[in-house]
Amino acid sequence: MQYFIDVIIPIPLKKLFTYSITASEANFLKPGMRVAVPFGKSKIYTGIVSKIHNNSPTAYEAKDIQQILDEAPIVNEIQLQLWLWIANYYMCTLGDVMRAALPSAFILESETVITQNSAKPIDETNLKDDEFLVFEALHHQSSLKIHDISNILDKKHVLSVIKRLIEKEVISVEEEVYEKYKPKLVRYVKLHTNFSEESRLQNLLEDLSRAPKQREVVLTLFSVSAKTKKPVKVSDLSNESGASSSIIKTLIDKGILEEYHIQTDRVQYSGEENESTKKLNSYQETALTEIRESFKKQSVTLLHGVTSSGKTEVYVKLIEDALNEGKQVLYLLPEIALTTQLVTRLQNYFGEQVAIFHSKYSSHERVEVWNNVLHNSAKAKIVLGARSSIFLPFNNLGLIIVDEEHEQSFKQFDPAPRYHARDTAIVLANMHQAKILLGSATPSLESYFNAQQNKYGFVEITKRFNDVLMPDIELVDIKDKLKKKRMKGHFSDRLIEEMTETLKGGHQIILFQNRRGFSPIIECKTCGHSPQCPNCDVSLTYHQYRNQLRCHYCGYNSAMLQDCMACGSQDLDNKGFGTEQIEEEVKLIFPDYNVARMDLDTTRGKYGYEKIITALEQQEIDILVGTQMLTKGLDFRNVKLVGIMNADNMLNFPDFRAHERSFQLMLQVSGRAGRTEERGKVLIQTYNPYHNILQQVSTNNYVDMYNEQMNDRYNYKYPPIYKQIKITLKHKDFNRVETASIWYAKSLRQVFTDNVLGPEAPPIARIRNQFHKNILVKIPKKQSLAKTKEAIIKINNSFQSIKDFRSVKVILNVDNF
DNA sequence: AGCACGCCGACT
DNA sequence: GTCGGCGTGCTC
Repeated sequence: MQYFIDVIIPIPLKKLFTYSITASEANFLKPGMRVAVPFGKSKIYTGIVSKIHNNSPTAYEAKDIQQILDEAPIVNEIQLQLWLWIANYYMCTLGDVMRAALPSAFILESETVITQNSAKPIDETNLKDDEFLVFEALHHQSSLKIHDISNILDKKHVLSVIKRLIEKEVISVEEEVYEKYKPKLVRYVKLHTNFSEESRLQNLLEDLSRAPKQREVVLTLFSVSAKTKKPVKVSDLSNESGASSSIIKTLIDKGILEEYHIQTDRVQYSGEENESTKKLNSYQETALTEIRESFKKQSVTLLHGVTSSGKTEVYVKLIEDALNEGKQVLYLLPEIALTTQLVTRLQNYFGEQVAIFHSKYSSHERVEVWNNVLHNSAKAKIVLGARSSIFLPFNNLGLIIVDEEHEQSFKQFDPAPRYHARDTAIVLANMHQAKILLGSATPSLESYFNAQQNKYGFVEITKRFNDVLMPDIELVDIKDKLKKKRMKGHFSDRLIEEMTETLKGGHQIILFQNRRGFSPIIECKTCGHSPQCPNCDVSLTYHQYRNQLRCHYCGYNSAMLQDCMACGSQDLDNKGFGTEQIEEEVKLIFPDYNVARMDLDTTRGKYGYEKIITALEQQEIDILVGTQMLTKGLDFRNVKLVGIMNADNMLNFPDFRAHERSFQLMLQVSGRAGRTEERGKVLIQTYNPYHNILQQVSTNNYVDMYNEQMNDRYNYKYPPIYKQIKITLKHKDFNRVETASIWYAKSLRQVFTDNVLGPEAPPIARIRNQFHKNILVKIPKKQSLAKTKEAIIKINNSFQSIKDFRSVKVILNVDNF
């Protein structure tokens, strides 16, 4: 009987690869274990065993595996199932999923190592210059990597040189595989066993009487180990005795002390004892009961709780429930929110049981969290993580919480798999038969829609914690203020008034300016109107190179207008303004106060973000100017005023979700105001105070917003009514993408008729010298998603078989929002 | 994705 | 003449 395994390789290839194994290997291997396999001419890859079987491949001879890398599976069955779901649903390969799912330290890669072939005497005169250089280098270093040779010869392509050297039998090459993950070892010391007898110890101390420092170290070691009754770390001994590490080393070298290592975790929680969880107020209590009730019937529940309503406390109670059942908990939240107070809060409640997982962690730290989750260790009962934490090897998941459920950042955009962590988490929860709670103050339309359709359970908290009132939101008409000359730069008199008052009262201010304001949208200076697309509910974008106004969704275009369509004014403007400009202006208007800015540029460093947050908490900052970052779950007690500098540029963003997002963003920012006793104030400056979204924001009317937006989504066939798949074509040659995308769209239209939009050039048509074209496929609810994808894949295959199109990169993005 | 093979321009 | 540009095909 022959044995084979199907292996997932971390490269974007559709197929699995079959390798031949021995009977004993077949007996040992299980799905989810890693194997090192030869691939292609000279590469070794890490693969994950997906299946063990006896079906000999017919078309080719299966290679043998190189080695087995694990004692036990590092990926469990449920994960493999989830990977498959992701690959299918998001139309990518299992290899893509594997790359995203495993900490990179698990994926070993081989490197070619070059050594001198000493078996044969070398005739140096026979070597060319570059060959000789390599030969020379091998006299100094026993082995070289490809990379080293590149450096030595100072050129990129060195393979030909290496090949010639192999022919001349000067060198030999082999593939070396590295285990990237090394457990962190901590050095400990103890007295050498030679001195365990009393008499010998006496002698030792006498011998050391002429080396007082060494004697001191030995005595300290005694006292420390007597006190703690635990192994003594080298670092502790050094600290306690005040001896340098060289003294300790001397003692080790002399054989007086013995050194040993113990494996330890890099990430260690060193906090106080757990705080007992807070008592809930009556609203929270009701919500909690309702959620528990809802979980009995439905696995997914949406919690809509206004900002500052204390959703976290409710989560904490639910986490306790799950822990009491002995289950694991996954708490998902957007990346930036992970660096804040919330983490500390949960650690205060649950102490060591909380593990954190996000992109700032090193690869080694991730492996440790991974292993703790895999072994269901007490250190990782609760995982607090960003979107990629859905890939951790949970085996006993009881609850998933998706906090700030509406956040876009749960969707991965660039490398495949282009998955949405919230949606994938729902699938994951079902696989574990776990409960999942989506929480937000401003739920995404799709989640709210699902709740309305009774697909999800639904629970609300409408009151803020401590009965603090929702902030008072005032709309300021800058069009009017401009006319009356009451603007100072970007500041209206109202805003300056409120700011002055707030500062006098010793409170803090947040000014919000969305960065995206730089997009070149035409805006009338007189009435603030910006031209809209007649077919879609989006603003037209000005394209200078053709002096055209265009819609990026349906392809509509018109010549640039000379005067405003609404009021006839010729004073059209396409200027955007950003946080920097605001910061400058504030400094001029309020020179006596501390102003800081928080955006991508100021938070770039490792602790940049924390620094600003801490400064704000410590009230070292009076006025903080910032972008969307401000919205992420921060809780500043002393902020009383929030100013939104210009609401219009968000609303005019060319995207079918612009209105929904603006609403979410503005309410989230507003939520930063007045979190303690005093009622907060929010000023929203706009050219168009009668815009429905602004009215809905000012009255905090989510339901109105929802109904109105859903109406648009029905009319224009957008999600959540229709599903959509975006197809992006990229190529460095403009004409080639042009023809390719027309061909692609035409083929799609043959199947999906008018549910295909495009091809259309995205706002930024060229990125890194690649021209982009987008095609959008809209999928009605009753159309089978699986069949749709099959059809797209079929078209994609025909596309790839056309020689001229093969070099065009195709990106399929399912639920591209 | 990598990487080899193979075929054409611009340089020591 | 070679070096190296990238189009094409393949990986169990």
